[in-house]
Amino acid sequence: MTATIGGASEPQATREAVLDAALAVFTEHTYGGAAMSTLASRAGVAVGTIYRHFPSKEALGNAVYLRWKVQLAEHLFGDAADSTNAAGSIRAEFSGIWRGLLRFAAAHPDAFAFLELQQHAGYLDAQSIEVARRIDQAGVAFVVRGQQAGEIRDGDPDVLVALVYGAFVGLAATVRAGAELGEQRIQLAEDAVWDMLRAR
Amino acid sequence: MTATIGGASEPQATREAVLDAALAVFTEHTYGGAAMSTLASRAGVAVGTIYRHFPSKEALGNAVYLRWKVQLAEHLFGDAADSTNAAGSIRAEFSGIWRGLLRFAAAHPDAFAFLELQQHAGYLDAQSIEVARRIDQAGVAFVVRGQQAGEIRDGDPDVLVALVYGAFVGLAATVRAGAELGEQRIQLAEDAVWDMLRAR
Amino acid sequence: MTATIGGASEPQATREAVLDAALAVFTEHTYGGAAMSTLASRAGVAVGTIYRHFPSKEALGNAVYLRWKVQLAEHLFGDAADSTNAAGSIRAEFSGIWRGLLRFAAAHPDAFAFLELQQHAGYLDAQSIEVARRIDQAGVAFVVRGQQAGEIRDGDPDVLVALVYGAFVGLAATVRAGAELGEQRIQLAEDAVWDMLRAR
Amino acid sequence: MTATIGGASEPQATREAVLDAALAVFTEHTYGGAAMSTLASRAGVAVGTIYRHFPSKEALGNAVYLRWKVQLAEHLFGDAADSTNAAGSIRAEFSGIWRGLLRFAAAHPDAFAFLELQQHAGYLDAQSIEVARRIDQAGVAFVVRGQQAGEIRDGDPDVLVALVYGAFVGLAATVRAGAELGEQRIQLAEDAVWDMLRAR
DNA sequence: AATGAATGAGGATTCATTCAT
DNA sequence: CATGAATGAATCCTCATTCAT
Repeated sequence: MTATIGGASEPQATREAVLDAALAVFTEHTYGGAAMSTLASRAGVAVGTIYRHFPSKEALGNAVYLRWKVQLAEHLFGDAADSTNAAGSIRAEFSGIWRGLLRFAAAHPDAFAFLELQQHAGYLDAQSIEVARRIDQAGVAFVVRGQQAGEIRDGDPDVLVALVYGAFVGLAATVRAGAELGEQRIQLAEDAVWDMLRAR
Repeated sequence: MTATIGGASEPQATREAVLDAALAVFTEHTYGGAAMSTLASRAGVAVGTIYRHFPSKEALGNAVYLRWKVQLAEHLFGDAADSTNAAGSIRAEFSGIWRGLLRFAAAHPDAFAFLELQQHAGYLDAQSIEVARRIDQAGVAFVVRGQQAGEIRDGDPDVLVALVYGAFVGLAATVRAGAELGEQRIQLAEDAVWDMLRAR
Repeated sequence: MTATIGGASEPQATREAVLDAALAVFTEHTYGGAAMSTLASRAGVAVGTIYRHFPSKEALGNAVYLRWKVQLAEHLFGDAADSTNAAGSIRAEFSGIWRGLLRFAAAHPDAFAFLELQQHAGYLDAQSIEVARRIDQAGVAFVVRGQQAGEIRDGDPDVLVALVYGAFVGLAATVRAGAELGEQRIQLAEDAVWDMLRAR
Repeated sequence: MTATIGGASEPQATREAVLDAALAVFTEHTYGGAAMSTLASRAGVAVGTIYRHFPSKEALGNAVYLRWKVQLAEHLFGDAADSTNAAGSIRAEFSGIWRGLLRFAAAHPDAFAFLELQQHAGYLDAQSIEVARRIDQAGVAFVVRGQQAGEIRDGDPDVLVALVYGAFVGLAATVRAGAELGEQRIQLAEDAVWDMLRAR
């Protein structure tokens, strides 16, 4: 059931299996609607096994949230920022971030849906909330930089970040609902959102 | 408990009380997290009474969803469209829609939050989904009209509608999270979103 | 299932049935060893029904404890004290108390076993502990009165009460274990315990 | 983890550690309320290790019970009987037994509390019950001897033993509940209990 | 012998729904 | 029409026991 390498049991393999199953089941059924037993059988382990790795359903929910929120952050502001920043222009940086979002949402549609399309309010702990806030701040920092460079329109950066990120979530929701997203639509969305952001 | 007029009990008063309580409790606790008993005591009726008016929790959830989704539609495309359409310009019409959203979200924050909480998937019935689709189509129709008039950028109208509505939801979320929205920020958001939409 | 009188359902009947079943099952299996489901089927109700009357197993445990501890107190210091007190002598009063214990333990062997032969420490709340303490104090008060009258030996009344009550519990345990208690043995025990108590 | 002597691991050391931990944890949490894992970590061994030494929790419970019940018996009727019996008088023998009880309860308060916690019924096996019975019989034998010597009151010895042992348990309970037991109170108790026992 | 991850039956509790009054 | 006590399946979590290493 758990992966083994060279005959020795991989210690974290079960934990990973549970985290993966949790993402899938939470996304499909909602955190609140997912039964631990469903989750266990999806992970191929017994219920009790989950509780060896996570003290409670809430802790598991936070672990899943954190794991993917951190990955999303790395996708957006990690290498994307590095390589593109070098290029210099705010527009290019925006493109890096936007495409990073897109890549992340395409590569991990369940994870993105779980992160953005659910009401986590009920069970997220301080650490999870803190990480979410930090990602938001990175977005705000980018907007401020763009404003100082005269390339992003003036006005409350929080509002602009909310509009941009909201637009992306809206787009992702249509994809999840079945829409196909070819290169043309991708370009359309990026251009449109950039026009929402850029200084006239 | 239920309102009476002239001494005779208003038959629909109980139904209204239940719908109001349901909106409040669903928004506060999530549809799945709301117990019928909580809802009943909030409405000031007995649990059994709810079942005289709605055959099931699911039916009640759909009734609440429908009631407000329809109101939202009327806000957006009812009188707003009438009066503003007359004025003619697409930009003015957009402003009417956007301000309509804003007014609705300000007047009924619980209702808007409830409508956008993305965990309806589980229980919405065909009729509810149909109404939601129809609102979306009205948005698409507006975009198409704008494109034909050369005032809205070309490209898949579904994508544009998703971006605009998503942006609004993102904005509303910050308000719900505690942000103040003065006239300046409102104008900023409207201008920005219009720039996302309009033909260059 | 629940008793009815004249066609109207007795409101407290279910509660009583649950309390009775709880006493029986707790005594037989220990508070900790008793499953709520066992208890429910013994009471002839569904599990959920128990929770309409008691918020938790702990609350139910305390309710049973209190109900019988109070009855025991009334048995010991209520009418027994009244009628016997009149007779005046400390010895007669002791007899009243001792016979009260005996009568209670004979009439409600389960209740006595539950009260005295189990470790309640884990779940008793403040009120329950207070009632237990008050009964003990009544015992102490009796001993002090006897000492002032010169009929009970001097020394810490708490120690004497502990010895007497402990002796009774020991006796009750043998009965519970199967011993028969004829009038002869009853008299023997009373005389012996009085000799433990009385001033030489 | 387990004690070693001269570099070789003492085979019984683990077993002893488990028995000690079991006494402590059973007394603190109740047999039923004690988890094997709690017990294991208190003993400083792995759960699986306990099962190398005891086939089941029940077996462990019986082992603890037996170990201490036997020690108690030795305390009461071993050397106490030897040395004191020689002295001859029943009163002196009683004093030996009573002081033996006192010494045992003072030296091993956990063990005494564990032995008297009346929820053993569920898991004690035939051997444990037999040992308990044999101690009781030793008490009965003492009483019979005293009756034959005319120094202990007539009547069913079982009743007298139950009263005496019960009185002691009651006394020990107050100590466990926090009462201090100076020499004065000790003497008071011994005198009182002997007066309960002795022929008038 | 020792380890501790895994197991899964069992326990306390919740809650949508029914129905006798 | 309204009531709310009763129901019992379903939920989260615990824990004695096993077994591969």
